[in-house]
Amino acid sequence: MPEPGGSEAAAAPDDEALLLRLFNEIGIINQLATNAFERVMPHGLTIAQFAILNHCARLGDNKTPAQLADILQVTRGTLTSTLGRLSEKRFIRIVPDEEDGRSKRVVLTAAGRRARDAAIAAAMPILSRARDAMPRARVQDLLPALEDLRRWLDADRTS
Amino acid sequence: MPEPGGSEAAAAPDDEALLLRLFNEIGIINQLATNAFERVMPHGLTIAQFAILNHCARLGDNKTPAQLADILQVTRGTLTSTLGRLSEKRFIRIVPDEEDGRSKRVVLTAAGRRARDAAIAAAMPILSRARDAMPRARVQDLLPALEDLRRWLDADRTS
DNA sequence: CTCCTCTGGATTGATATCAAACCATTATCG
DNA sequence: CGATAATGGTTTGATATCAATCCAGAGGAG
Repeated sequence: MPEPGGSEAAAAPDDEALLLRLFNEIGIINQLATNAFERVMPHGLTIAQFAILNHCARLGDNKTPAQLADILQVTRGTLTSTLGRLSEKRFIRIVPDEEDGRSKRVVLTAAGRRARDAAIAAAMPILSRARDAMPRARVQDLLPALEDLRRWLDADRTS
Repeated sequence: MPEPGGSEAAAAPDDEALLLRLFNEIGIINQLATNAFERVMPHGLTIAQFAILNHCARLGDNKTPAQLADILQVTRGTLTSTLGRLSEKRFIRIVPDEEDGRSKRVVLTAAGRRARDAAIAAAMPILSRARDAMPRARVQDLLPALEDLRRWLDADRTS
């Protein structure tokens, strides 16, 4: 998703133009990174699919689709689709929620956990190479600012 | 496109885990920002469509689709599709290249230029609000590092 | 000049994404 | 209790994106 601005800013007050460049860079980085990771992922996993497996493996499964959609910042419709694909691959199981007839629960299978581990292993070479361009100290400088920006966007979205 | 990692890192050497978080943040920011911009764009313009109009307006039109695809970092197939939509909206015209029978040229129309200006005007309120979370100085700190990362990803991609 | 290759575009099929509309179930309120 | 509202999931239709494939025109090697 290439973001606004060919690579420079537009006819706008200086501060806004700078922000436009920021969003532009972020868009290009996201596109390049997504592509780089998906090309090495096992089982044809996409980043969206991996994100679900990784969340379940690290922070616990047995969540409802609605909870996962909130966490991953996608609509429920989007999640329905991706969960369906993971289910076909037998990486998760979707079981009805006993307490709430509307709801379901997402359960990680053993194969799903293995796929997630394999995906992380496959991504390692990219990350190791990336360290040359982005040494630890630099990432630590970047992260807090980006987290602030993300939080602001998230808050501004709903307001 | 939510990026790797629920929001934390994975079972990996520390530096790689940090980088994973970086890509994760960037993915979420991109998703939120794309959404925020597209909701206010006039004429149902998408970011991809705006990027083409903006490039033509700022850096000159009359380029071939192949050149634009390289500049915008998308495949030619993707560009074919988006150019088709812009053409339907009468924001560009696609004319045959006189010198090369295979090639075409993308020309910005007057309506296209107006749509691009209107899109920038529509994005201004978002950018102005964003300045609160991201003051000028902070953006200036971020940009060089992100540009480095983008350049590295671009170089690593082709190698 | 003729073949063979390269390059420019278009097409196809898959995935992700959103908004909007939809149905089922639960929760709330009068 | 019964009607209304809120919530959980799904579906549909649009767009963007990629890889792979395909065709047509241009360029080079004999």
